[in-house]
Amino acid sequence: MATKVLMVAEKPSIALSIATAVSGGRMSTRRGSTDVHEFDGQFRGHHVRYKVTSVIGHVFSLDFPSSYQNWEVTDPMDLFHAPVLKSESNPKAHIRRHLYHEAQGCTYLVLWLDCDREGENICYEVIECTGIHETGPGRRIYRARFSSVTEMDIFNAMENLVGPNKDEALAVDARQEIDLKVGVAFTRFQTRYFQGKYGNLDSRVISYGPCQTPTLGFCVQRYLQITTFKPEKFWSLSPYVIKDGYELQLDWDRNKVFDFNVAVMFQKLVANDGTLKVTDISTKEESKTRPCGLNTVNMLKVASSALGFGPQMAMQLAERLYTQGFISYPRTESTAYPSSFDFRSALSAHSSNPIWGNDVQILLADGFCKPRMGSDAGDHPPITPMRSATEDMLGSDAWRLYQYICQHFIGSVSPDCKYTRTKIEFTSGGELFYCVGQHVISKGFTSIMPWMGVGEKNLPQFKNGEKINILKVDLHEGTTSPPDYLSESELISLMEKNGIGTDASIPVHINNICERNYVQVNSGRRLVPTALGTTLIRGYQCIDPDLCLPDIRSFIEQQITLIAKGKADHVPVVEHVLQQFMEKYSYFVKKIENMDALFEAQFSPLADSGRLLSKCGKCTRYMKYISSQPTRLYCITCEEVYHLPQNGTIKLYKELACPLDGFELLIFSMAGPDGKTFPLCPYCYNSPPFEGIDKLFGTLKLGNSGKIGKGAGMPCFLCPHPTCPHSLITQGVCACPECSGTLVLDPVSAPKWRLCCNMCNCLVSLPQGAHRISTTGKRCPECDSTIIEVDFNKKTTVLSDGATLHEGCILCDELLHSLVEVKHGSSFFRRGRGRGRNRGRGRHRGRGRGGSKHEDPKMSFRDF
DNA sequence: GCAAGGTC
Repeated sequence: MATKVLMVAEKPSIALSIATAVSGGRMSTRRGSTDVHEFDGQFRGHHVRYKVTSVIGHVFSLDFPSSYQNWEVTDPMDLFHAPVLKSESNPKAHIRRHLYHEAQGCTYLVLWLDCDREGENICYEVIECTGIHETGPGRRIYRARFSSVTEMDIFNAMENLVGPNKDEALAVDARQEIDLKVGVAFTRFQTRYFQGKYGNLDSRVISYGPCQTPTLGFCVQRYLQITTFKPEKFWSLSPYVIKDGYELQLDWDRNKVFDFNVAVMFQKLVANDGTLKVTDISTKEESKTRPCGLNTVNMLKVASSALGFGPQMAMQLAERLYTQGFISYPRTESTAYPSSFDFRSALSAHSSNPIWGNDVQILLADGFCKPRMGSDAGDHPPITPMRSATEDMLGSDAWRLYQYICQHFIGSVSPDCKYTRTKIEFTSGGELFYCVGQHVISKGFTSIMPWMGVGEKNLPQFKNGEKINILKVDLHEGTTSPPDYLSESELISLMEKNGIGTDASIPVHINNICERNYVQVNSGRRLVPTALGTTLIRGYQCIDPDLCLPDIRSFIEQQITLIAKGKADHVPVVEHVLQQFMEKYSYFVKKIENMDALFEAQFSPLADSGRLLSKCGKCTRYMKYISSQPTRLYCITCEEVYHLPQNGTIKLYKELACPLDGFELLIFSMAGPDGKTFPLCPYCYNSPPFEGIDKLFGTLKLGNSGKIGKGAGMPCFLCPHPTCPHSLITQGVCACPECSGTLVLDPVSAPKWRLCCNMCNCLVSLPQGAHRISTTGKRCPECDSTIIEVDFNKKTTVLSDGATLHEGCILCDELLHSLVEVKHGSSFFRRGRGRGRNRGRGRHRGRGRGGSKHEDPKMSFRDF
């Protein structure tokens, strides 16, 4: 059997390019989580079978274990010392399983991840998934180093394989741990503190992050410049002359003065002189240079300032253009093309374009230039159009972005713009004046990028030494004005300059500070901080200004660079950095009242917000419903906040109280036309009814993205698990097998699941260890009892008799019978646990077990 | 409900 080589790229498209280049296009493709391309070839002198596949970015992401996930229970300070876990970023894609499977039987692993630190880190994620170790018998792991996915680069990389760089990978591990711990600790503390006090912050979460907070800092800094700006009056002199029939206004060499009397003095001097003498005429040929290649950040800046697209939107459009094959990869730092880049064919693709085809043909005929020298970050080539397109092929928005990318590319290979600049200098009354004229010699790239064009300005003919009569001398009065709010494009520049975020993450950070209600995007895409945004930054400034300065990011970068360069070990660096942030955190917590004073001046206390909605189970008074983000309940008497599910509406639920704690039940309707509704108890929603609920059911995650409702089936809000038997109760469809009463959960039985009938008090055990329990809405045809559906995890599916249980009637199904146990006289109501209006409803009405199908004492309940 | 970084 031939030796096998597994090659793994960072994304499917690169795997395809590599496979195409190495196989010469002769390969077969298997579709999977990510495609696998297979072919035969030579590898280091051996005949081998190649398999080329890819990941989709990072395979794993870092998080805290579930025991640290409860905000109410975990002290954020503990997070700094908490263990961290790597788990699959997108479990549904099964990348780990895919890599493991494909690596079976492979002797060699070649890693084709992007050549940056993140790529190096993904190398080790891939190695871990494959299970291939250098120590294994004769197995080898290689790293391909390439800066573009051209055929030549791929062959070069294949010829010069090296090993992966563990230090660089560890630097990324360090960054992940630091960002996670610092961000989450500060965020949880701030959120709980301020949301527990104020009712109109209008933000789901008061987040902190080493990238997002300095980003907000830039916006607030400009805002403060504007609000603290003191306008000043100034004056400036403008002499007018008439030459060759043209009236010409001259500029003053002093530009402006801030003293009225001084300005009047200069005006008199010039007026008294009455003439201007030409002292110098200079004409120089100038050129405006063509642009270099387009990178992501520059594209985003133009998209924001000229096209009016926010960074998030611009990236979405660019990604679509990329996946449809119209442009090259849109996430790149480089503005320099690789030396091998084929400009002629890239340009030729546009020679028949209806709009710029002519310009392209002229360039191809007269000779084009290489773009101005840019910088090569070693990642991807600049953003380049790959195919010609027209507006109807793309749709208006994508077209405008595509058009700019094409204009930029064609401009970058066009000649520079040449023009002459003439400056004429004058003197009068001892003061200097001048005027400037411009004449374009050749438009060059500005004919395809007209907004960059040099304006034509003609001057009359003057002679050196010539004296001209002054028509009049105006004294203009003006007032200095504050700068405008920070434009999104300026913010992108600042972030890039200060190393905040990457080409891919800059749009995310900007989006975050908008979504969290820290800034608003105004007309002209200018970012105006909200009261919340300014109060936060002013708060950091008065407790610890470091927290919102861009240096906080560069400090982390600089520390982890020590790891990347092999100058320090991973563990002590992480410990050292975390130690410093821990000290900052505890100082921040200690001084939070300084920040709170600013909040107090700006926001309303919870007690003054919202409207009365439902009764508290502790003090039996009405609690307030706070309708601004995040919606929550506040009990004024107990001074307690109860979180609620978001993005929906909340109403009282039939004035029923929770049998567990007496809090009035609510009904939550998810947003949207066909939003589902769920009852919930505010107390249980915040404190799971008993400990160990997560152990019983595994991690408490709702839905795909952690959001309620998405793919989560039928969540129950009495406890955080989406499919706990609570849902059986609140839907009121699960009838007691004994008396047709409604079954409710018996908390005394915890951690075992049992249902308790509210009429007869009998207890019904449910199968333990079930993966999912839910009602089907169906009724048993024989006994009319509710049919419940019980799913077991694959591993625990098989019962002792070898059968697999999926669906069964609570009364008739034989398999389910063996799991059901009915007990009498053990209601939690009588043990004093029930409160509120349900108390007393627990009267004993059971008919006993005589005649019941559940009499068989052997029919005892089984744990799985 | 939380960070920042990949990519879809």
